[in-house]
Amino acid sequence: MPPQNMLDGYGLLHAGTLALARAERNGMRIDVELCERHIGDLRSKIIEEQAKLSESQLGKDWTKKYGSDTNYGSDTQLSSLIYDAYGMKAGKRTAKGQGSTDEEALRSLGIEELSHVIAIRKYSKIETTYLGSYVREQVNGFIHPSFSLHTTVTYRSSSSDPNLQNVPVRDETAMEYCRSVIFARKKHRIVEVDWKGAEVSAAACYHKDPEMIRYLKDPKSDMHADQAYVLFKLQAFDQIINSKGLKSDPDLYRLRQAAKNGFVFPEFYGDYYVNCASNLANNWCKLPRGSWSPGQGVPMPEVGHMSDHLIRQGITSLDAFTEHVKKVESDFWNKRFRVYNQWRKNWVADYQDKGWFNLLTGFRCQGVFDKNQCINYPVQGAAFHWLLWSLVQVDRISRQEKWDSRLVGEVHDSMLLDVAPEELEHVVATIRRVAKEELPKHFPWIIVPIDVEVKVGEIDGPWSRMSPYKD
DNA sequence: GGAACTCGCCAC
DNA sequence: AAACGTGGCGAGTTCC
Repeated sequence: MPPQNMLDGYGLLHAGTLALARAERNGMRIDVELCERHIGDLRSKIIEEQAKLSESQLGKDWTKKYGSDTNYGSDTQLSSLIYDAYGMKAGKRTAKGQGSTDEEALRSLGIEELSHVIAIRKYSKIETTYLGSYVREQVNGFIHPSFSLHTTVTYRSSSSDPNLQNVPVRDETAMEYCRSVIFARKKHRIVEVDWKGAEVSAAACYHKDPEMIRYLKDPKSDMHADQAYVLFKLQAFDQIINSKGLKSDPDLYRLRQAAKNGFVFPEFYGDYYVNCASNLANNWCKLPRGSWSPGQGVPMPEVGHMSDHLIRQGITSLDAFTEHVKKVESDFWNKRFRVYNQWRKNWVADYQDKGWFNLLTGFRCQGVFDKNQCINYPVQGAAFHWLLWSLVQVDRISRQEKWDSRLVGEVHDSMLLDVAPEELEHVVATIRRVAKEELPKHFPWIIVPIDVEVKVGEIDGPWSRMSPYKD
C-alpha cells in the first residue's frame, strides 16, 4: 500500500514546481559593477597572499619541487609536498585514504605559512563560486536561481545556476562580499521568513517525545541552554543564569550556540560523543588538546579559554572531556529524550523489516538506507514540505491579490521575497497566518506550534543588511 | 578536448 | 556494533 496521502504528495510537488518556476522567473537584482569591484579587490588580496607564500620557505620548497608547473591552488601538489617531501604524518585522511589538505588538517600541521594557502582558498571561493557565477549567470542585472524538487533523495529541494541555497552567512567577510551585491527591485526591500526549528519540530511530529514537545510548547524553556548547562558544567554561573538568563551573557550565549551546533544537532543527525567532544574542543571552545594544565585558559566566561573552568570541575584533558560528553550523551538519549530514542530504534527496525518508510507528507522512501538516513530523511523532507506548502499558498495569494511584492526563492526552511514597502505589513501578516494557522489545519498531524522569524532589508538595501522585523 | 572523478567548502 | 544527514559547484586531475 502506498501512503494514503500519496496523491497529496504529488499535488504538492506539482503546485510547488509551478510556484518555484515563478520565483525563478522573478529573480533577484544584482549590482554587477559592485561584483566586478569586489572581484578586483579579491584578486589583489590573492596576489598578496601568493607573494607572501612564494617568499616563505614553504613557497620556495614548492617551486623547487614543481618549477614552472607550481600552482598554489593544487591540492595534489600541496599534499605531495607536505606528506611526501616533508614526510609529515597525516593526522586526517580523505574518504579515499589520501592525506587530507583541508583547513583543519593544514592547521594541525603547525606550519605557519600554510595560513596563506588557507587565505588564498577562502578568497578564491568567494571570487569564483559566488561573485563570478553571479556575473556569469545574470541577465540584464538579474540572477534567476533555479529550484528543483526532483533531484534529492530526501524530497527536499535543490538550487542551481546559481545556487541560492549556499550563499555565505556565518563568515562575516564572505557574507559581506557575497550578499552586498544582491538586492530586491528598485524601491523595494528583501524579506526573509524563517521557520523556527523546522526540523526539530517536524521530528517531534514523528516521535512525539513528551519532553521535546514540552520544550517546543513552552516559550520560556530552552533546550540548547539546558544542554549547555550540563555539557559545560555551568553550576558556577547559576547566579547569572538565574537572575538574567543564560541568553543575557554574551559568553554564556556562545556556549549555548556551542551546545546547539556542536552537540544537539549532530546528535539528532546521528553523530556520537567522540566526534562531538573533539569538535567542541577544537572549534567551539578552543580547548587545548591532550592534557590541560592550569593557566592554559583563564576563568570562565572567557569562552576562548575555558579549560581552567573545566579543570576546576575535574575535567583536565580531552580524554576526560570525552568521557564527560559520553555521559551527557547517555543522559540525553536514555533519560531526557528516551521516547525519541525508542522511536528511532522502532523506525529503523520497521524499515529493515519492510524496505521502505513513509513521510508524513505523502511520500515513500524505498531503497537501501543506513540507520542515519532512515532517521533523517523523513524529518528533512517533511520540514521542507511545511515551507513548500506555505510557499504555494503565498504565491497563489500574491497573484490573486495582485501584489507588487513577489517570491524570489527558498532556502529549505525559509522563503525569500522582494517586497514593496507599502505592502510589507500585509505580506508579513499573510505569511504568518499561512504558517501558524493554515499550515497546521492542512496537516492535522502537526502537534507542535509553528513559528516564523521575519527579517527585513532596508529599502534599496542589500541582502547583507537584514534586521528583525518589528510589528 | 571533454567526461568523470576527487577534494574542498559553502548552505540548511 | 558503529559512528553527521542533504545538496551545488569550482579547481585540479586523469582517462579516453
